[in-house]
Amino acid sequence: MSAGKPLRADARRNRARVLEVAEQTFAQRGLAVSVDEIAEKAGVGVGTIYRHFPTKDALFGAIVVDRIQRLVDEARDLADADDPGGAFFRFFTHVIEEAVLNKALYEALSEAAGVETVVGELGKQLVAAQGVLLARAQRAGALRKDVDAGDLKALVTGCVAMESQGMVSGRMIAIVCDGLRTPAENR
Amino acid sequence: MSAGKPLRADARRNRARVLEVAEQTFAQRGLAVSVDEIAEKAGVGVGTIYRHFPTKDALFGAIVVDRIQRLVDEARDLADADDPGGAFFRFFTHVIEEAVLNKALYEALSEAAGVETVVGELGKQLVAAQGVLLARAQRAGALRKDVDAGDLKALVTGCVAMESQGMVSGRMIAIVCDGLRTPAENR
DNA sequence: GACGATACGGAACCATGGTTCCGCTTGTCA
DNA sequence: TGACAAGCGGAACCATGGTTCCGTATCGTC
Repeated sequence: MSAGKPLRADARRNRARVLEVAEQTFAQRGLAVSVDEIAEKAGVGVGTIYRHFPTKDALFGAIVVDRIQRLVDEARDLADADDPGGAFFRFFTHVIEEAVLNKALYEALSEAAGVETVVGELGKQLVAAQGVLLARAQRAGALRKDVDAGDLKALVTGCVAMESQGMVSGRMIAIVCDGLRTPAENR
Repeated sequence: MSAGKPLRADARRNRARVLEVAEQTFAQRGLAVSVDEIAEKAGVGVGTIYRHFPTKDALFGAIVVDRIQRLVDEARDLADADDPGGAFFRFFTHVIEEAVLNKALYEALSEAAGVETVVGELGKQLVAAQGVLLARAQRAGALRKDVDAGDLKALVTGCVAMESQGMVSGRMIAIVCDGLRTPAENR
């Protein structure tokens, strides 16, 4: 995929600049930003963007994929941590915090407006890796048993929605985490 | 506001038909539906819609206001219920269920895409009425103390986002409710 | 039935935003 | 330095969707 021929120096420079600007801008305002705006901020013409990325969604995807990859890696690292419960909650919280700060990531995770294709295979990897942490935490008794990997996506989406409204950081996450812990009378 | 002169028979009929169709369609798909589509489904021309409602947002607002009014009324009714905790959770759950079934309502409550003006004064009334239930439940010890009226909006928004993803009804709400209850070691 | 006011339909208008195209510029390599 | 491929800018194109306009149809009244 990355084969082909080496890019010309100016092309490489422009591509990087576009990615940089797009990353910032998408993170702030999500898919709502226009290609024209990105082009202007990056100091290039729209044509240049379209030479490097066949479509707006492709550009968006290129950026998001990188972020998700990092999350997948992190989840895998935590998969054999000493404290399963702690590992789960730490990761869960981190994903949400990331998504709150990065609207692009949020839209990708919540699959808003036909973004699913963008995430694709990697999205499934994230769900799977998260699922491992989940299962371990449940086995350790740190988490209620009636939550599955699919629910996690919903929970993340919801927490992000909460956090981005109630500007006070972390309170909403804390409430949900409390709800997730195994209650005294187990379950 | 409702003064003016009485509408002609056909006008009254058309207005009702438009409201009916718009209510259904907005509920299903939110602001994403186009005025043209509503016109077609209602069997009228776009011009007719614009005679009755100066703008798309006004039509949207007319529908949403009615729903919110009903919620405000309900909250006020519950304000002197016997069981403050139960009243709070019943209302909280109901608002979410309504919003899940009604995308228009959800968008209005979460103030998506400049809808704030649509809700306006009534939105504040809802927040206030909800706040009364909240305070009573807290005083009764049924609810953690560190949640305020503003948070409720965030919580509702988040729960709706959760519920509409994790198709399994009510599980996400239950988790959040558990998180909201006063934990054993009070707080 | 006739006439004025009211309402209607829907083509036309305008703005926004993604995508394409092509004449010009620039990097690279001999 | 000359030549050619690679890359560039941005006007133009197209689709979508809100809003306006106006010639025509319908209602209500005399």
